[in-house]
Amino acid sequence: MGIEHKTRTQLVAEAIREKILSGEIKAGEPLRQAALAEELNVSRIPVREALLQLEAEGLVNFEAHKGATATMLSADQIDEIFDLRALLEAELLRHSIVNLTPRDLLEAEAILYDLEEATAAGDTQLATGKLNAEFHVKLYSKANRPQTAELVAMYGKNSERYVRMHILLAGGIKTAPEEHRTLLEFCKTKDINAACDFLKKHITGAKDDIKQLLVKMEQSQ
Amino acid sequence: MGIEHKTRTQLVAEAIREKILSGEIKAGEPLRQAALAEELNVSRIPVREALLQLEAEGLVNFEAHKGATATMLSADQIDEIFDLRALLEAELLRHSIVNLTPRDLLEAEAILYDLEEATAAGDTQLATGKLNAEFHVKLYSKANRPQTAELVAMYGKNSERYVRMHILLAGGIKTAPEEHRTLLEFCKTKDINAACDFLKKHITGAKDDIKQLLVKMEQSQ
DNA sequence: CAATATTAAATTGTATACAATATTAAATAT
DNA sequence: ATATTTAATATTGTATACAATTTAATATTG
Repeated sequence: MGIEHKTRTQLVAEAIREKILSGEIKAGEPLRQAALAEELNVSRIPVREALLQLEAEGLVNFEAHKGATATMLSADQIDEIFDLRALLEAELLRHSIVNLTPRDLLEAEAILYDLEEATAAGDTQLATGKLNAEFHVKLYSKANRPQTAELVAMYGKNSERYVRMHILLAGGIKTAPEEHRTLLEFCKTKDINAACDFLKKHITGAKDDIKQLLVKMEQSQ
Repeated sequence: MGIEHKTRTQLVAEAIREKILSGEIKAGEPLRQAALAEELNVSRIPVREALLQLEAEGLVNFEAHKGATATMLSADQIDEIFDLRALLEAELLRHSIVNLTPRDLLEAEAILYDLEEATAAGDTQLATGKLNAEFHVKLYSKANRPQTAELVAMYGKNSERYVRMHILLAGGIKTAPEEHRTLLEFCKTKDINAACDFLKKHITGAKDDIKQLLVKMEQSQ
C-alpha cells in the first residue's frame, strides 16, 4: 500500500487552479510558463502539461506561441454554463432519484441540517460552497451516470470562482434556504418531474443572481 | 497573412486521433510514447502533450506512470454518451430553431438532398458520416450556444468510431432516411417541442442500433 | 513447487538546452 | 512626425538527457 505519489504536473495544476478560482489570478491575465515554473520550483514541462489540463477544464485558454491566459467568462458564457448545469444536473437527478434509498435521503437531510446551521451562523462561504455542493452531489449519487457527473463537476468548478466572487461582493447568493428542503421533499416522494423542474429553477435562480452582478461589472469597465 | 503554422503537438494529436477513430488503434490498446514519437519523427514531448489533449477529448486514458491507452467504451458508456447527445443536441436545436432563416432551411434541404442521393447510391459511409453531421450542424447553427456546441462536437467525435465500426460491420445505421425530412419539416413550421422530441428519438434510435451490436461484441469476448 | 524478495528492463516524468515564433524596441525611409 | 523595416528581446515549442516509477524477469526462501 504505497503512499499516493503525485506527479509534479498534478501539483502544479492544483496550485494554478486554486490561484484562478481564488481570484489571485484574474480572468484574462497571462500565465507565463517561466514565471510559474520558477515560483513553483519546477521546470516548464510540468507547467505546460498542467496548463493543458486546465485548458481542458475550461479554466485556461492556451494559444499556440501566444501562451496561456485565465479564461474570461462573459455574462453570456456564464448564462450558458448555468443553463448547461441546470440541464445536466436535472438529468442526473432524474436517473438518481428512483435509486435513492431512505438512508441516502437521511444523509442528505443531515447535510442540509449543517447547511441551514451554517446559514443561520452567517457562514455563507460554507453554506453556498462546500455544503451546498455536498448536498447536490448526494442527491445525484445514485444516478449511475459517470460521464454526466464528470461534466457537472467540471462546470461546477468553472462556476466556482464566480460564485466565490459573488459571495465576496454581494454577500452570498440569495437562494432561499428553504429551496433545498423543498427539493429534498420532492425526492422523498419520488416526484421526479417536480423535483427536476424545481432543481432547474433553483440553478437558474442562482444564475440570474450572479449574472446581474456580472453585467454590472462588464458595464463599469 | 502568414500561413498557419501548426505545432508538432497538434499534428501528432491529429495523427493519433485518426488512428483511434479509424480503428487502427483498438480500444484498450496502450499508446507507447517512445514508439509514437519515433513513428511520427518527433520527440516524446509533443507526443505527451497530444495525449493529454486527446484525454480531454475522451479518446485516451492517461494514468500517471502507467501510460496512455485508447479509451474502451462499454455498452453502458455508449448508452450514456448517446443520451447526453440527445439531451444536448435537443437543447441546441431548441435555441437555434427560432433563429433559422428560410435560407438556412433551404441550405439544410440542399444537404438533405445530397444525403438522400448518397443513400440511394448505397454510400452509407458518406450518408451516415459527413453529410449527416453537416445536416445536423446546419440545424444547430443559429443556437448561439458555443460551449454546448463544443460539447456536442466532442461527443460526436467520441461516438464516431463506433458509428464507423457499425457501418463497417452492419452496413450502416438503420435510421430511416425520411426521419431527417420529418425533422426538417418541424423546423420549418417552428414546432419547437415536436422538433426537439423527434430529434431525441432520432438520436436514441441510432444508439439502440449501435448498442445492440456492442452488446453482442462484449458477449463474444 | 509456490510465494516472496531482488534485480534488470522498460516506460514514464522532468530538467536542461536549444530552436522557432511572437513581441517589442530601434532604425530607416517617406 | 508617421509609417514601415529591421534588429533585439521575450516567450513559447521541442529535442535531448537524466531521474523516478512501474513492469518483467530472475533469484531466493519456506
